[in-house]
Amino acid sequence: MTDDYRLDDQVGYKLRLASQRHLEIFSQHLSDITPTQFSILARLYEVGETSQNQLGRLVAMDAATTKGVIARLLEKNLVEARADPNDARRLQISLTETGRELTIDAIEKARKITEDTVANLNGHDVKRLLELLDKI
Amino acid sequence: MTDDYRLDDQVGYKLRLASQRHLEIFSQHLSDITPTQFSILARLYEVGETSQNQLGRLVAMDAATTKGVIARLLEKNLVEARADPNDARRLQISLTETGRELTIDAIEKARKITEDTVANLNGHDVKRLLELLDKI
DNA sequence: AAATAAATGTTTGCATACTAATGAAATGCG
DNA sequence: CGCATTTCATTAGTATGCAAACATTTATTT
Repeated sequence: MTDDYRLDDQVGYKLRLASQRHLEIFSQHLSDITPTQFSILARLYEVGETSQNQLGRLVAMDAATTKGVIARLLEKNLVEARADPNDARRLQISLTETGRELTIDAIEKARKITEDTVANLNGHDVKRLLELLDKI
Repeated sequence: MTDDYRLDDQVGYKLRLASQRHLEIFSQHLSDITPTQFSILARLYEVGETSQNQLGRLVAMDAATTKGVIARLLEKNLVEARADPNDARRLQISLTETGRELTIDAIEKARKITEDTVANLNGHDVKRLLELLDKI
């Protein structure tokens, strides 16, 4: 009995579509960085210098994923890394001056991104959506 | 003024977390294929033989992305491709017997996946969530 | 009808993100 | 101390996504 299964009504499928739409809006406003990279930057701006792993944890990213994202941010000269003198395993990550400026600017643009993404929803709906996503 | 920006409250960020959670659940139940691959299979099962591009459109996927997904399904021998006799550009895609069997099985497992994903939500909430995601 | 333009289908190459497995350094406990 | 465990980072391999290129078909113009 597979007749009653409707792909279009599945949470996973709709999540993908919504993410896709969000990504499109994001890149319209911020073409230099990706949402993933932005979340690292925003968090780093918020908490200051942190170890790579710790930073990843703060944005719910796997250590390996974090490594890759940081590598790209290093290439763009938005963050810098230095060895932790107290713990040879750790790599301390911080924003460069360029990175700090870009992040401040990006945060303002990110407000518009969120706004555009939920343009079809009223204030109450947005709140509700966030709550529901949280429960997943 | 960037003090009042909270990454954790942004739709995009929460969408990523929810997708992440869903992906985890998905791979627990269906480790052989990815959600993307599943959506292609499910749609193909639903509509029967179709051209590669058309199929991609039916699951809201870029033509290039579709190509990649189909390539992996071909390798796994779940779908097969043949040239369209009426249009030399087109590649007709259909399920193999193995693919059909796997898809039927996967659809049943997908019900559980959806169920697990929204385990913390009641029926009304799920409906509401789908509606809200739709509006994005 | 031939020539040209426009649209459609597919493919290639490259960037990003994610996972599993590995290695190196620090911590805790007998 | 010495060994097991935990933590941090990295490497290698896979999947998804986009931009650009190429081929074929359809539409338009002359």
